[in-house]
Amino acid sequence: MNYRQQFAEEIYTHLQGLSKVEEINALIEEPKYNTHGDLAFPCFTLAKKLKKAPQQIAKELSTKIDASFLEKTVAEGPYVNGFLNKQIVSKQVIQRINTEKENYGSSAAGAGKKVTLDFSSPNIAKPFSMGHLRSTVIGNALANISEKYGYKAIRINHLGDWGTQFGKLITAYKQWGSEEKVRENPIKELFHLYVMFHEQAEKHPHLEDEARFWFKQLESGNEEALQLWKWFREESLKEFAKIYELLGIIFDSYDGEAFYNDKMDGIVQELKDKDLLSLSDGAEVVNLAAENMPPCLIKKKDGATLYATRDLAAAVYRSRTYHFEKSFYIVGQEQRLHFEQLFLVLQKMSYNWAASLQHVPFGFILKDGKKMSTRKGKVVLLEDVIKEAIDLAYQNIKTKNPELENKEEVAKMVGVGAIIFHDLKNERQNNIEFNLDEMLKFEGSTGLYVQYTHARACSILRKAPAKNNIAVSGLTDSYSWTVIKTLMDFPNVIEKSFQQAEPSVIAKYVLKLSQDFNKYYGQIKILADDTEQSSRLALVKSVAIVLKEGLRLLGVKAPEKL
RNA sequence: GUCCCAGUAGCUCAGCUGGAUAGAGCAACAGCCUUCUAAGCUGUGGGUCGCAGGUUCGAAUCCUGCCUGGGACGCCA
Repeated sequence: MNYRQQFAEEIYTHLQGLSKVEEINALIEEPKYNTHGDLAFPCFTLAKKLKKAPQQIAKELSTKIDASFLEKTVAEGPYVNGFLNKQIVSKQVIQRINTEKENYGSSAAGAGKKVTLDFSSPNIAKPFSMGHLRSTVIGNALANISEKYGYKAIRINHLGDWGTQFGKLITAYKQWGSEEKVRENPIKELFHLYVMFHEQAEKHPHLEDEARFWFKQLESGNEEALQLWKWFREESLKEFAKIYELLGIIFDSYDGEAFYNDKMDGIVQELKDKDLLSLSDGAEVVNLAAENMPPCLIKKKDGATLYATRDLAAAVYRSRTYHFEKSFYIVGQEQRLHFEQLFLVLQKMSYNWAASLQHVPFGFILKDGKKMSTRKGKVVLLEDVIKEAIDLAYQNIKTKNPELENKEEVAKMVGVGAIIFHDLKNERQNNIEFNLDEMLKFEGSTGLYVQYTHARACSILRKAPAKNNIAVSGLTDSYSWTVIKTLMDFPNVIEKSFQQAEPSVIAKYVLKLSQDFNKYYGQIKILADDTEQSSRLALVKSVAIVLKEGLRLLGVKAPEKL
């Protein structure tokens, strides 16, 4: 089924050991234009070895090559272009997908090994913003992709439930808060207090000291502080649960920063024992000057810990608990330096697994070209956006398909899918300008386009005659061939997206497959009653399987009717 | 000031481990529903690949410098 490899081997047999099979394989490319065939071998590098013109080499090679999976081989300038046998290849591809079904594209590469993924990780007492959405959907997709690649994925929601922010919150609550208001609308009121703190702290700097005091109290187990913290945390978690329910995301662990509270002394002690700590302006740091990096702050001058300390404790704990092969941190690119420091410190602590940690950074969601600031209260709430998307999807369904039975359910799949897909379709490093209209578009390169295509395929399959499965004979027209070639690519796409920790690779793939299929659909009468009907239906079935599976990996549902 | 990321069609982006003629979607214009879901399809127009050098048979892709935008650079996370 790996025709590229077969092509490489075929070429190899005619080169008398001039080049290794792997080297040939690496050179083989897919021609840009389909008039150039399906596989191309450029002869430039051979030209040097043979001291012959590449055009001449291509000519000679093309006449020698002869394999059943190839229809013909043509020399085109310095290239040897191979044309696959459409009949044989399409039959194999269609049969394989219909046999393997949703397991098509799965790999055993990660079998028996674990990956941990740290993602979503919202801050308690702050609303779930658009910024957290990115970490959440990218992380979830990467977890699915890891599983597709054979790994066991462990999804960790490293809640921001500890830190100086709670000192600020407690300070603000004691100053201006009321229990009643918080009970009524927890997140909103807590966030209001948080924003208010920052406003007031600009005028009254002593508030910052008070916040530090309260966080210190919290860390040393002050009962009043602890009670407030617990309450804030519970209320926030209830709100987050709604979002995850809407997005259809589950976690294996909600162990956040507070969970590591009792593991901090151990880490600090360990750093001391390994002689890595030094004092600097009253704070305890790991000096990284030798690595050309600013020092990593471990303890503040008041003795309270910092997030680097907690991340160190978390990494060690996860390594011991899960014995991961790889550990991903899906966190914004602004924390790049932090993770470089973190990984370096772990290396200095002589943990050999430090090399398997990987920061997966992503770009910002910008507002008017600038980063959104939580502290100033400038956030767009994810829940509002999702609700708007679902509502808009519902309106569309009502006008476009009033007959549809389960409109609410489908509207949810479409609305949520639109938001997830919009986030995942571009490279994660890119910054995104927040634009609701853009997110809620239901035409062009969108999640809905893919869902629609899938529903179309399903619709045809429903209308297919209930004949017993007649043997698939393969298809040779150019429209099917384009679809077949894209279908063939799916396993490579999975691998690429895993290797690059890049869900957009899959998003782009399902768009391409949808596009190919829609062109096919527009040209070929699939249900025509002729000898190739069963082959066409098997092709449609293959497309439906792969689209659904591709969307599933991204975290998007694929309704059968739209 | 140092470091990181980005700059490709009017807009949003692919293409970047070097390869043949730089591609999609949106927007604009012109078409296609008595025939499988028109949320679709077909066609037209639209490009100094930020700028300048360099490496190479060959550069949007690699290297250097510069310009522009965003971000990070010790007691926030």
